[in-house]
Amino acid sequence: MSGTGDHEDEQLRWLDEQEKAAWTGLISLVLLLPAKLESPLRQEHGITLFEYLVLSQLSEAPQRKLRMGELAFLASGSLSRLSNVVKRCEQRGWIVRTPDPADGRYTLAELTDAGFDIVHRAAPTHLRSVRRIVLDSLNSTDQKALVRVAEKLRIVPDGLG
Amino acid sequence: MSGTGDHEDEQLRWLDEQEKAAWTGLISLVLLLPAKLESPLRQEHGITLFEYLVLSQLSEAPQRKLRMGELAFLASGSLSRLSNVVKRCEQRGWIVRTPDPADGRYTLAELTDAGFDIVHRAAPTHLRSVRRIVLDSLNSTDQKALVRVAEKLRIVPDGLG
DNA sequence: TACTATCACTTTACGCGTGAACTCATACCA
DNA sequence: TGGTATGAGTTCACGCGTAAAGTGATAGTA
Repeated sequence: MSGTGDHEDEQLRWLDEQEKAAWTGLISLVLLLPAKLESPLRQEHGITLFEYLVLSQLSEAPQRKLRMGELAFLASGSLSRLSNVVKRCEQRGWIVRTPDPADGRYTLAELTDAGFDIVHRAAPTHLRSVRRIVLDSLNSTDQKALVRVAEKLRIVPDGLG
Repeated sequence: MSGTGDHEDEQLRWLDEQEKAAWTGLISLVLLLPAKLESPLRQEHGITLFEYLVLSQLSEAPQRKLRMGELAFLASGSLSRLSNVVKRCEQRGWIVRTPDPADGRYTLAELTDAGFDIVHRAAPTHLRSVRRIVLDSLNSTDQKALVRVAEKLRIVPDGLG
């Protein structure tokens, strides 16, 4: 069958000018944005971007509680990464973990009051960064395009999805 | 002056639905893409994504030579990060560093033949990933939008720009 | 009831990135 | 000529992320 060969050829076709531009733009974005967004959170509140996302997702969840796996998905991280981060947050008194009474294989992460406090304090910092670094420069068309692209790529954390 | 206050208010306005969707999409992208793109390079060639970008930029430069600062900019990394990576590449025989004869403050990084070899071998792997994970899912409009967004955000490595 | 498979995490060793402090070379200026 | 400032790059200690192996609970099966 020649289909496989053609498929390989197609995948190895070199990038044309527009493809290369799109690729270059995307890679500089994904390599540089996280650090820019994290810096203010670190300076002002001593937390990482991923920690903020984890705490923030919990704060918006029903009863401020989520299973680890779902939290990992929502915060765009692997389960392993989340486990380490939640351990550190637990040591700082922001999260407590309990086995899910409905099924002992699951673990529930729950935000404490102290955890809620720090999200509450860090949120304005984060919001300012997001506007200043990202949203202020983008019009409605750009924003819609971003949503579309993210949906089309639909990237999912390591063992999940 | 009330201008500053208004500016603060504006920055702290909560995200509307579309802004939040754009933001969510972007963050999952920047958090998850690097790992997806790096994995094949690591498995098949034992190099990181950033190492590939560094070697690749050098391979396309005149005389396969660039100043560290410019290389950092082109590879979307900080000078510190680049310095560490170039040191490791030098130990593996892929890059050599020499002071710029024109101005001793600059350092020139030059790709060796062995360095060129590994870029050459890794390029198809990388190209396949880029197509499979990113470009295959995007049409021309999406690609143009990405270019536009990246240009508007114009994010630049740490001490540079 | 046991035995195996699967699933949801958790742990650990290792490597990488970061920011701060440092080195060294050139530019500027008295 | 000296003396300071600037700018490029390097180094180091520290903390985080990763993959792989490990744990412990439930589901499936004989």
